[in-house]
Amino acid sequence: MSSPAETGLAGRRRQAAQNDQVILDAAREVFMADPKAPVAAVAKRAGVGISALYRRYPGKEHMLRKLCHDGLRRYIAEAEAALEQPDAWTAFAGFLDRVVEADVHSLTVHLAGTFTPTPEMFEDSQRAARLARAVVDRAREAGRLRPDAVVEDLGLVLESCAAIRVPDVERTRELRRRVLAMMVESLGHDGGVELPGPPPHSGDFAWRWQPRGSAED
Amino acid sequence: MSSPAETGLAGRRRQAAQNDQVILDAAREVFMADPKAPVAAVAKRAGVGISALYRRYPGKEHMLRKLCHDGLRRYIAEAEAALEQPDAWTAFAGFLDRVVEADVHSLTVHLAGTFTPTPEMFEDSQRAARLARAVVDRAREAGRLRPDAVVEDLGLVLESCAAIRVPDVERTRELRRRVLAMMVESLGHDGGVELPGPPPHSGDFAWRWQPRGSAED
DNA sequence: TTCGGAACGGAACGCTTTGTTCCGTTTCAC
DNA sequence: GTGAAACGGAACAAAGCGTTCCGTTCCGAA
Repeated sequence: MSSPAETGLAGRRRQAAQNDQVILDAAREVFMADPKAPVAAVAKRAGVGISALYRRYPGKEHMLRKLCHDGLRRYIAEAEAALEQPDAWTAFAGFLDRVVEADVHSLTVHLAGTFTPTPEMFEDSQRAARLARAVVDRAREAGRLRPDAVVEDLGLVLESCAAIRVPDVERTRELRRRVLAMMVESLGHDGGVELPGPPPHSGDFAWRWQPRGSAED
Repeated sequence: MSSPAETGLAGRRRQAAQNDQVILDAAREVFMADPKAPVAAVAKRAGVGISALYRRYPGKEHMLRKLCHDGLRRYIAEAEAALEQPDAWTAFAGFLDRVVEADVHSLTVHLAGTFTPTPEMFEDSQRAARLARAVVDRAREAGRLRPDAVVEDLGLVLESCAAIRVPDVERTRELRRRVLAMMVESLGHDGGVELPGPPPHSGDFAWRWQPRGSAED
């Protein structure tokens, strides 16, 4: 418990502390690729037995909750970091870059519905929305964001990038960067025609956090 | 068989002919929403029993194959129609519009891997790739497409649009139009910075048509 | 060296889901 | 009136999965 990675633990106790991280990483990789992956897949990826997982988490749902919450916190951290940036547009674009890079979207949105969220997660999600709005507003007020773009367009952008997935991880990163570049360019360039349709609103994405989403993956 | 919808069939025979279409539509809707949906869900959506499905298709895999092949044919038809268009850029943008509108991408790519493709489908997929290249090349030669865009960027665009999905069908259409507008604008506007990373190549998407894709949804 | 227990691997269990089959029933054409 | 096409849906068997449980290994204190 008490910072076991730092203290010079040896032997079995140390390996257990290492496994904490190994298992967490494996869970992230596996569940990011397929939110409905079996628990056994995580154990296999981590190179451990199933009992090593159940020693650390009461059940599958707790693992998913933890991963999702971690992703949400990462999102918040990146947004806060962006608000520290002096240049509004660099902050905006960089924020999206880092969120896409960390694949936070898969960690949060795609895992939603596979577990019942905690009140704390709900608060954090609201906090995240508030911060994102601040990042977007700042870019708009700086005159760098096209006027017809709204905060919820971030959801569209992130969803689009998260959809890009090929077997090779590094290749996936490159292709996502390309897609993100296209959309950011469009969001920044205020020329051409207006973006079509009613812009997205928060309700468009709220359904993911409903208690029971049935047939969706 | 012999054009039963045209001949004035009545009674049971006629209802059966109607059910052909009803079942096909239901299957498309259900499997587009979730490629791994159970067969019973299709029957329920169509308002028929399970036996009505198995009378028409030898098994689930045949349904998926038919839906996928239909989508591929639709793609080919839209590409051919685009090549008839006099204006190269209108053809390019309109092609993407219609392919996204018909949700062909979900019908083909997202269903791939859930069945073993036939040789005929392989040929058609090559034909589709050839036609898409023609549409893109024409737009580029007309000077309307940014030079650093490649044919395979279509895959990125379609994947991005297909990823947008909310419970309401019409809303999904609107939001996809918005995303598509962003990306098309970026593809058409040759200003700003160059698109990052090595551009996608055909191999990046070929894996979907491999015999056995394991952990993916 | 001994020994208690922490950590672990993985088989086993029970439950759910799902593709497919089968049978009794309805309905039309002849 | 009768045979067959079409159908609805229960029934069945196989597979997948979360969770538990038991025997084993190995560290660390005595």
